[in-house]
Amino acid sequence: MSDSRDPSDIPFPDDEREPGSDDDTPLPDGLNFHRLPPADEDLPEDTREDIPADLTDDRVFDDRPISQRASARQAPPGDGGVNAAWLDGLNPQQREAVLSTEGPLLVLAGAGTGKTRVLTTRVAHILAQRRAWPSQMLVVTFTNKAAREMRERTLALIGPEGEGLRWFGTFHSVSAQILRRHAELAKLKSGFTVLDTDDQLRLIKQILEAEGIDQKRWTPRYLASLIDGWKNRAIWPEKLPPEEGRQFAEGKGVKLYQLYQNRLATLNAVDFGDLLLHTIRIFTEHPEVLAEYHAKFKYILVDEYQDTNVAQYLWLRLLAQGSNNICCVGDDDQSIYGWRGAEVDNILRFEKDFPGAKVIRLEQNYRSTAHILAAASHVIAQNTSRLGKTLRTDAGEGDLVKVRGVWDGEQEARLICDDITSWKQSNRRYAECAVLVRASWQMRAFEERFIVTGTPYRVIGGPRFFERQEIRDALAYLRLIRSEADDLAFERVCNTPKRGIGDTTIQKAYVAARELNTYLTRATDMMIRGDEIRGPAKTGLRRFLIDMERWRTQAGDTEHPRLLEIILEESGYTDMLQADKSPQAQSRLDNLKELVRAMGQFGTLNEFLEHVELVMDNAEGSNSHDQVQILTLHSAKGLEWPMVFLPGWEEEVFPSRRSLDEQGAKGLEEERRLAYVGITRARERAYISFAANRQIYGRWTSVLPSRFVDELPAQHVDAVSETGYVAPSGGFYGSEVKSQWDRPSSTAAREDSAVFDNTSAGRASPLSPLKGGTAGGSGSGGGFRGGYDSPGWRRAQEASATRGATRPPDIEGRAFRSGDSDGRPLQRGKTPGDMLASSDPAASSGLQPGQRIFHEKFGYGRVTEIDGAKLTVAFDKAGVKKVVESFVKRV
DNA sequence: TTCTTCACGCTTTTT
DNA sequence: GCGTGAAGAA
Repeated sequence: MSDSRDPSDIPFPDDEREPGSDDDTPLPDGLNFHRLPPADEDLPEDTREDIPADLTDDRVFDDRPISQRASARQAPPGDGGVNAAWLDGLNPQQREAVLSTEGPLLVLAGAGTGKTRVLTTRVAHILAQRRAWPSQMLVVTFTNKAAREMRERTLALIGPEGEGLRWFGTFHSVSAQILRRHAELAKLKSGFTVLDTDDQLRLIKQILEAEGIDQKRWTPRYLASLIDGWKNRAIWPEKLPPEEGRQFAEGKGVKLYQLYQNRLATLNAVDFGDLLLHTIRIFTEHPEVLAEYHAKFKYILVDEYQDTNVAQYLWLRLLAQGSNNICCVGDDDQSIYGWRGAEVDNILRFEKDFPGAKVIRLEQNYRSTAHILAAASHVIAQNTSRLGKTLRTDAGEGDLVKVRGVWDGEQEARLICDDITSWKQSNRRYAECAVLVRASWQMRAFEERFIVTGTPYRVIGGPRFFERQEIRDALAYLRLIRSEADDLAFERVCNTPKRGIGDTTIQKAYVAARELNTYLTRATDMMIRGDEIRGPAKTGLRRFLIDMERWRTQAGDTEHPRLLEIILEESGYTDMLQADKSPQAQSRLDNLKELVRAMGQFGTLNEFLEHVELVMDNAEGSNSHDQVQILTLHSAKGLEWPMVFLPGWEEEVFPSRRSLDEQGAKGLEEERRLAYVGITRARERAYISFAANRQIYGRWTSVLPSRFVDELPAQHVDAVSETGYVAPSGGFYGSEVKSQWDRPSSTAAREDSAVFDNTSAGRASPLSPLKGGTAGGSGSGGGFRGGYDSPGWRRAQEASATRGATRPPDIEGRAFRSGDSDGRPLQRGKTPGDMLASSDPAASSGLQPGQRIFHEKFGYGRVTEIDGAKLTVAFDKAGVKKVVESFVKRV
């Protein structure tokens, strides 16, 4: 049995020989597998010393703990044929997708059609059939999370034998693995650093500064996004079309791009885009290297193919030229990352790109009820550039998709929160509910409401663990210990905590470093020996260099988690945070503790840093709590909930105005796909809502319902309006409105009442858009951003005109009303500012003077005075008294 | 060097 | 309306 070892335990490239090579001992099932190659010279010393002498030679190549080795050496499950148990639960299309192992294959997997199941079963099937060793499978995804989950699910099918699935990761992590092996071909050393966005930005800033470019007119961020875009399209500086370069600083774009690349090279660093770019270049310029990988990868599987950019496409195509066994799984209708370079075209063109490709559609949906699926399908059907699918479900009709017109974001949040409360009261869980927003500013209204009502919630997304300031600072210290030449790390921490080293000193250091052709650590060392600098800067710098040197020495004989603790202690970083009384400081300290703990899981400091540079994972994983989830539509992809809320379906919010302005029709289609993604997240219930007025960037803005509301199919929708206004055309304005409010007889009566009274008859007939409110410009708070002559406003006017609609009631309309829909009396005010008072925490949460509160920014305090929307609060921190309008939480 | 003041611009997010 | 980031003042 020892011959059935998976060669994947042996470091590449020695494991590329395939099953069936002629010099092999026959296996029990008659297939030929090759013998192991001789001992590998490249293996790190410590791994070898680890091996007990009595083990047979095959274990020499296994660097896993001994406990895991025995199981890994068993033969794969299955008999080389088809594992019936795996296939039993699959529908015919899924089965075909699993079994069509040879040649290019595109699996068009609609939302909720069991895409991951097909992918994992396919991998397991190929392994069980012994068509390839685990190490000969290349499986690429976009996120580390997806890779991890998919790997786990595959292992659950095939067992520990699949542990050799080493080429199972993101485009970037696989590229990094490849690039480390051939770094010299890209003029890099194999220990190169991978810069993240922040480093990238600082580098660009330095270059702009050096080139004397006005950074107000030409922001580093803009150049970074251009460079990113070029890299997404696999364009090197020398290949950059001149007109592209002209987009930045009067034609200096190309030069700056080149300078940036040069700078990366001298730093022995790459950015994320480079990982793919260098790999592609190596493949094209060194056919022998590409051939190695051709021989290696028998099967290639790609997840979320619709999200690939040009570089990723080229990368895949180069690799797929070998075996031609490439299987891409994706859904053109869920391509929502165009703005970061994804090309829907890649998936639309698949059959052309890979001649002889087979296309299999997965159309059986296992997630949503019929109404939900129908609504989503109807909306997405309005897109023109799509391959087209017809989703089916056996889940039954279920509830209609509920569409709600509301007055403003505050009411929207309140109604949604009420729905969630009754859901919870009917013995369901908070965690089964999700609020999906287009932009993160929309989250605030929900958080405020959830805090007031005590509804547990969790915001998903936000700054990731490794991108937080304190974590990046700590990592910079460690990077500087690893390599004293890491100038970016040096600059980041030399004055954190404050050591009196300011911009001037840093500038001097850079000049000196350039003159001496060395890095900052050495340049500053020279400087403090001379008298170019003096005073606090000199003392601070000297202290910093001495500290660094000491830690570097200690690094040799200290456990690396302990080393970080020492650094944080001795540098004064911990003291700095402890002295900081702001509420974030405590969580920063906690994060650092978490970092120290996480480091313990890695053998060496280097290992840890390598991991961190690529795997920027969100370290918060507390799924155990029963909490409502708040997240953006983008981060909702791949997830699902029984109850899904889709608020803010208003023109210019969703579809996003910028998307339309910048991308036109293409942008609109992408926004519509986002709508499709949103609706299809729901298993049982979907609630869509749009407001008449919304506060955007602190300004009251009159908004129109999203065109996507109009596109919803009437027969699958239950439309209710709190405002007396329902989307004026198409959709549920059509003939067969399946809503209890479709009673033409009462239309006339409501024409007058609806605007001012939404308590009883405030639900309009979808057949008859209501008059009322005032046309556009009359309201003080009305108007689109940019005024009534802005493109946005004109567009909205045109849209209204085509749809024969009147404007929704203005904010004034509401001010005259006597009561709100849920019985809470309105404030007397007439202006939006006064309206704000009604949603103000002081009013709605019943705060009293003397009450203890917690403020997001200022921390704990005590209310001293309440005046309308304004709270005067004495904060514990240094006894500051502040007038607070933004949200406070009662303690 | 650090504190204050004004201007700007403001999706979506991974690696 | 708010936070960031760059320029000016102490």
